Amino acid sequence: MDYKRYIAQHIKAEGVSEDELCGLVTVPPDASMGDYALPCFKLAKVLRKSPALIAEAIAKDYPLDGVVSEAKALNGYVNFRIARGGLAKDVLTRILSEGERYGASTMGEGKTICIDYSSVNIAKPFHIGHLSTTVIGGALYRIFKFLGYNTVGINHLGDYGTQFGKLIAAYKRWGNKEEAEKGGIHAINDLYVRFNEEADEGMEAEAREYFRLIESGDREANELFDWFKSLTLSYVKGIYEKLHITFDSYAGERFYTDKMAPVVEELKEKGLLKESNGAQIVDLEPYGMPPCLILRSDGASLYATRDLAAAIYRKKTYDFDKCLYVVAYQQNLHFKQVFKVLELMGKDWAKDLVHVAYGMVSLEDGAMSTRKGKVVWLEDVINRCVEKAYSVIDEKNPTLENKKEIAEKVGVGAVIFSALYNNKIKDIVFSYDKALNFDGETSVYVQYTCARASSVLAKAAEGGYEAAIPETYTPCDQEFELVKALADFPETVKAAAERYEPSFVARWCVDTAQKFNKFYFDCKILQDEETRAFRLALTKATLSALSNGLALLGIGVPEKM
RNA sequence: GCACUCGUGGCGCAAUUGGAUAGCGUGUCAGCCUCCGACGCUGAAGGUUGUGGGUUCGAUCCCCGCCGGGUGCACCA
Repeated sequence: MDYKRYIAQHIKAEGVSEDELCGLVTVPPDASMGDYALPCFKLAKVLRKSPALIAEAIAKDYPLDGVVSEAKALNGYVNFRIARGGLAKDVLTRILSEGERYGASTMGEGKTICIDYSSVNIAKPFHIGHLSTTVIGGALYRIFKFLGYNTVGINHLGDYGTQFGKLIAAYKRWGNKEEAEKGGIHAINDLYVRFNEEADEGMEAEAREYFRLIESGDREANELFDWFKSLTLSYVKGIYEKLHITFDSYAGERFYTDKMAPVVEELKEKGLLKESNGAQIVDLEPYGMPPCLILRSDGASLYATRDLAAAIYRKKTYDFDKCLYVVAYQQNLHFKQVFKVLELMGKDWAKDLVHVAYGMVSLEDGAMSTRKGKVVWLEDVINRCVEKAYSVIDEKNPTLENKKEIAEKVGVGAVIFSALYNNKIKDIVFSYDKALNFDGETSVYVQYTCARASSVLAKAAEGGYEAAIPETYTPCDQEFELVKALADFPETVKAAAERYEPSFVARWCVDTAQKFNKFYFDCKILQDEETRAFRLALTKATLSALSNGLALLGIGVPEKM
């Protein structure tokens, strides 16, 4: 039940619509005040009375029933108390019957949303800086799917540019097949790094020539490139499997090679293209932005050109209602320019393009630099977190079966969670100290809470105790706080989607786990006969809802750990 | 220089987009395992929300100035 709506429906206030009232209803800062509250300050203008008087009047006239048990005026607010038993019964019934679908919705039915995320570069290993786009994008993908949207995950591969000329030049100079196959993508990246260190004029020219050869369809150059590409894809596939990331399309930059000319033509037709210093640009001066470069003075296309072609292609192919670009805020200006150019081209759907910007990752001693070897590889982070998880489990629970499998869930979960817990715009300073610390507000805490709940449920099963929702039951404070947290989940998921913030879901998980642990300590679940069935139902519902929350983030829930 | 962005207890972060007494984690100190899993729980200390104005019944949130950090600003992606 939507309690805000219910309360709004029953408030008597002349000249104020139900929708307005519903929008005003909030949750008080402290549960001791009430469960919901209506601030009356905005009503003062319409009703021409002081907020305090309005609150008094509304509280007095509010029809109490089995749903709302109290309405009290305080400091210009009306505080409402929900009948605990009713809410608890409502929420638990819903969670236990909906199970994995609790929190899901059909609000997105018939709508398509494209999400461009992760977008790896060919021949570049994953480093810690690639984690955010991958797991934020992956979480948004699942969240929107959960809300009923048709979601299209796109890995916009970085597979175009003179860098691949350099790569081939480096490989031809120093590389060989055996080493590359043995060393994989890291060996290939080493060649590229070396090339950048040692390159002189001649080598640069060589690289440009190789890139030209790729472009002109030269067989050897393309075979090498394709080989690098397949090595990269099989490498990232391993990482994606660990992180539970999937894509529906791997159409990268190269895919748009033959789709840019029509875009340039269209820009020309619409009179948007201008020559400037030999290059073709779209002037964005009237919008306070630097020009958007479309063609270099040598006629070659640019990053923006391909993004224009990609957006148009995606609209044509998927007819999206929204298209998200999960890319670091470094590229704020780039996306603003591209979106503006599309708008100037008369694409009314340009408003549906959203740059989901997130913060950057640096190391304690400054920015990462692949060239200087100052880089933290993602697989190393994952491996170390999994090892740490294993050693903790081995120490605290040595007889546990499937220790490896569980350590994997815990360690990988910690890596994912670290990138999803804070608002995405925040910069992150990576350190192994923090990454390997599983205490406090972490996925490990949430998983531990789940394992604890599972354990109680297992014990109950042994004793033949059943979970049930009694007809009448008045939850105590701890039980009720937990119930309210559980009730918040569907709204939390929606808010996360609306604001493209997976952290809302992550924080909900921690908050709910905290409430469960308080409940767990203060209320013995199995002890008393009168409370046992309800408490088991509450435990079961918590485990179920937390599992849904973590699943949206791509994190698994072990039964034991 | 211009644009965007961030600034909240020692440290890392929240605050339902303008609401009530600014919350949580970590760290420090003090407690809690003959009692459902101590990767946990309870308590204490710790704040002029960078700073100065403004708008408002009300500002961590909105506007302006200043200070500090980050990012970006034409042929890389």
